Amino acid sequence: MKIMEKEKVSCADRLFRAFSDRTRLRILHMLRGGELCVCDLVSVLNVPQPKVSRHLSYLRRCRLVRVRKEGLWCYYELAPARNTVHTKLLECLASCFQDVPEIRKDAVRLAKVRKNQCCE
Amino acid sequence: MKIMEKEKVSCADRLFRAFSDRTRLRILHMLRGGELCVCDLVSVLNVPQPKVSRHLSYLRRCRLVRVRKEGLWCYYELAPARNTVHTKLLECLASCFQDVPEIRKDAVRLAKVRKNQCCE
DNA sequence: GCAATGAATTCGCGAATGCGAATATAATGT
DNA sequence: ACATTATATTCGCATTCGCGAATTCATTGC
Repeated sequence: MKIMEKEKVSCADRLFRAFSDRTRLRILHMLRGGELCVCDLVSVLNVPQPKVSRHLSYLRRCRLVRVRKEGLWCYYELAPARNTVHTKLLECLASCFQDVPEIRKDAVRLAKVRKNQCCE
Repeated sequence: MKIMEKEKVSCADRLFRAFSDRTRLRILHMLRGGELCVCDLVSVLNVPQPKVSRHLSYLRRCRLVRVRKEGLWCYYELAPARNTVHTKLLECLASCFQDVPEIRKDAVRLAKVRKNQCCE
């Protein structure tokens, strides 16, 4: 019972913490437009692949994203909100970072990638 | 210029991180009902005073709270939102934690404290 | 000046975090 | 079987975090 209380709050804790990293914010923001494979994330973010994978692992653990495997590729997408905090954070993602230059640039690069279908 | 980009995002980072700690969430939630002095926070949270002060210091640094000094007492209150992320987080505070047992209990204890005026 | 009270800071520690570099795993094509 | 490609994990390290314990600072009243 004590543990459940702790769980309940610390679950929110983890979501907030997940949002408290620049790379993860960039990833989450990119996924708003639909699923992406890791190599697309890597090429748009322009950071080492293991770094991206590590952050994706973090996001998976707190269930902010889901994976779909298909052949060699792993496609990540935003997970549907499971509670009020999660919902609010997704709203935040949708409305709070449009004017951040770094994120805007990601969007531009991403548009090109999406136009070419998957990672090529 | 590069620095400003970093600033802009990392500012949001800090807000999310501020929300990623249980004690800080409890404090922020308590302050929704209006300003409180440190000793009231200490008595309701039932944690050591230095711990509360440390978290208040953190919240001050990222400008989530403001202080008013009056004699021996320091009264803390929520700072007005300065941007969209801040606004969303305050909304979250208002709507997401009502059903967390720990926070609910804080509210009960806090009601008693508020009834007795300030910290006595 | 001095004691008392409210609040902030310092110190030392263990745990968590983020990173680059290297390596491992898994699926595919030949 | 083997090379290739996409992704994940491990390792070692520096940094940050949160904590309790002790101390310091600031204001008030005597």
